[in-house]
Amino acid sequence: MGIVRKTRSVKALLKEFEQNKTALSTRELLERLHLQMNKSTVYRILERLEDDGMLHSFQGKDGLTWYALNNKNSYSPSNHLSTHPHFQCRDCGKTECLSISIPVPEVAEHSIESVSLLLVGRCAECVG
Amino acid sequence: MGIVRKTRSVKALLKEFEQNKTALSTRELLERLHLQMNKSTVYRILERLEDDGMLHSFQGKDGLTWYALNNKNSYSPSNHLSTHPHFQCRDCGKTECLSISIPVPEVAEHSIESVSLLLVGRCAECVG
DNA sequence: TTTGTTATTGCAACTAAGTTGCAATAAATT
DNA sequence: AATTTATTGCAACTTAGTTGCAATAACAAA
Repeated sequence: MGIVRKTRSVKALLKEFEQNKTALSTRELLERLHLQMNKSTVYRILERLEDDGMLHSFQGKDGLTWYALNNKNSYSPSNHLSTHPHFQCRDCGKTECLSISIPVPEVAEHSIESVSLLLVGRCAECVG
Repeated sequence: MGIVRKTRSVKALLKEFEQNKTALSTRELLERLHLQMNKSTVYRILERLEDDGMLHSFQGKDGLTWYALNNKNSYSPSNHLSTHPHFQCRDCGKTECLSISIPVPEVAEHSIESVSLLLVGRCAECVG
């Protein structure tokens, strides 16, 4: 059912995303917020914000879960076929959403419902 | 440096892959092999077989790590740009390597070194 | 502005994946 | 058969994420 109440914790968590504009890992979020709220709270809010269509999540290269804001136009709960790819830097770990769209391959005998594409490489800063 | 010795455990683990021909999750492997070897051994052998170019790994939809045999021709250690996509059934969880090749998108200011693409949907059996 | 309802939170205990140090074991080479 | 050293078992650990429950705090209604 998603977010119902705008609690202090919900606001603090959303503020992190608005200030950063990139994807944030649960690890990063827990480090930043552990003084302000309990870790179960962080996980539970992330889950609700995702149900609500405010955030989307994906798995990074080392199995950590990352979250990022959905852009307003694609803001349709439940039916969101979050097809956009993500990039993660192999050196600094920075992770971002890419605004390019990728063609979803057809596979015989399979119905494809979602696609997750992670590009790993080096970001502008780490290429140097 | 990869596998050096063909131990009983290495053989048992490779046999699992040869009998199955699909990808196997670490969870599945541990369940099947825990009577024959210790879990650290499973993890360590998987790591060595991957270094050696015999297996490749990828993250499934729920963050579990999956392994699959490399096909012999693409069997080049270290430089293997494992570009092929994987499919995981949302219902039964079965996971497989797809032999289709996907175009690697260019991203300005980023050097892309590897791509992981996971398609989630329903396999032939679960579509029914 | 107080009161009542119930969503949300904190807490502590738990699960599960994966890692590590070290002593014991077993491939492979002589 | 003896030697070397990669590999294994074990136990203890780390870390991500979950859960049940009692306490708390949004928020709507009075």
